[in-house]
Amino acid sequence: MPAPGRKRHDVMSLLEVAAAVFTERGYDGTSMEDLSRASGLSKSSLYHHVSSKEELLRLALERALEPLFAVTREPGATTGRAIDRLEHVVVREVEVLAERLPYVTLLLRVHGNTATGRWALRRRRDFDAVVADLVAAAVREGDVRPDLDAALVTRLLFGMVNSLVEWYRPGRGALDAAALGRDVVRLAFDGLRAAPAR
Amino acid sequence: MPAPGRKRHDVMSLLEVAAAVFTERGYDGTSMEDLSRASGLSKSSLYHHVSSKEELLRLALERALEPLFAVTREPGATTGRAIDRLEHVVVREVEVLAERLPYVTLLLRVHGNTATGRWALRRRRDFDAVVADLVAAAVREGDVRPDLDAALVTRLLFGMVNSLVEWYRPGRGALDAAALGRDVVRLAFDGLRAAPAR
DNA sequence: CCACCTCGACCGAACGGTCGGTCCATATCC
DNA sequence: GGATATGGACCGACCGTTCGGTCGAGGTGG
Repeated sequence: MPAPGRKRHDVMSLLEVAAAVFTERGYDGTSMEDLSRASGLSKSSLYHHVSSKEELLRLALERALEPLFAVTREPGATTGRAIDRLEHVVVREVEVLAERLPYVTLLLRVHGNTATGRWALRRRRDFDAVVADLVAAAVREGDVRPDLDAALVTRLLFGMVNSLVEWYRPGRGALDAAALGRDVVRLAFDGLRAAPAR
Repeated sequence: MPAPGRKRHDVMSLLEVAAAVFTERGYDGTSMEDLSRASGLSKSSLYHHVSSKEELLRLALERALEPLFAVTREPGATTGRAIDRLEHVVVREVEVLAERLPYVTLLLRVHGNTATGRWALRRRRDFDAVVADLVAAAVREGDVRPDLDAALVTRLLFGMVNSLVEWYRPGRGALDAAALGRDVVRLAFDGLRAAPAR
């Protein structure tokens, strides 16, 4: 077992800093000098840990994409009625989003500007397709209203979930991710209208 | 009436080009040379029409903010039951979003990187506050479910509506904005669950 | 125990290139 | 001919990246 390392900067801690700064100022709006200042390393030292600014982006995006795809492989997402699988994916996605907030935020804001950006957009489309299939199956099983287009429902549902990154900040006092996920499901599945008093 | 002018470029047409390119590559990721190429003007000629890249951003953001605030002043948004006012604002916002798509997209992606960006974020918060008041009033009037926090409902509702900019493209064959607005309201107000057969 | 060596972490300086923006001469309209 | 519109040449600042070299902890031989 290795003794407690004395290294003060590893790739992971650098990645945390980078994701935070990228999120705040945008990838294109962040210079390597910004990252240097935020990490306490000189600009040139950054290149001792990563080979380029774009690699930093790629690593950060992987930290978001990996757990998102993992959700789609969980038992709760692959067995049972489609609407229950859909609910599971939504709740778990909210949890991943909370746990990996800076990385998921970055993922949702990426453009097709660089090769890495285009790769991330492709992966996002793959993920969306999985969910779209789930919604379509739930419509066929009679659990999701058939009067709205399934693709539209998918997009709006995930627009709602993804918008969490714009304001959700975990921490003491904040709604925890599991409770938040339940609230999101309640609103999305049952609507905001008060139950009619009848 | 002016004769058919030979001027090929005015500020508005330049603004259209700029908004499109900004949306595609991001504001920071767009160089003035990119705008030069896209508009057919030389880089220096751009400065004959606008004083800076940032002014171009400001003008574009105004084209989004002005009609959005106008919606909140319409009679349908100021009289009647709160839930009906809320529905009116949602439907009209979808229409504005469709009509001013590139500008609204830009508004929703702005960071606090520049002074103009921070100004836009402030205006967005003002707009959100108006809607938050509407939701809170509808809760008090008993038309919106009281078991979810009104601020949460506001944020999720507008997260859903705003996500339209990520995929909606008007044009032949596409759902028109009014019909889309109605569908958004139906999903948000009544939920995606099929009505229980009883 | 200590002189020697290795090696990963780190930095200051500078590279070629691109950035937003300026200057001034020219072309085109009324 | 004067206001309007345009473009080529150019500027200083800053960009991402590279390079030569320093530093100090840990291993090794005597």
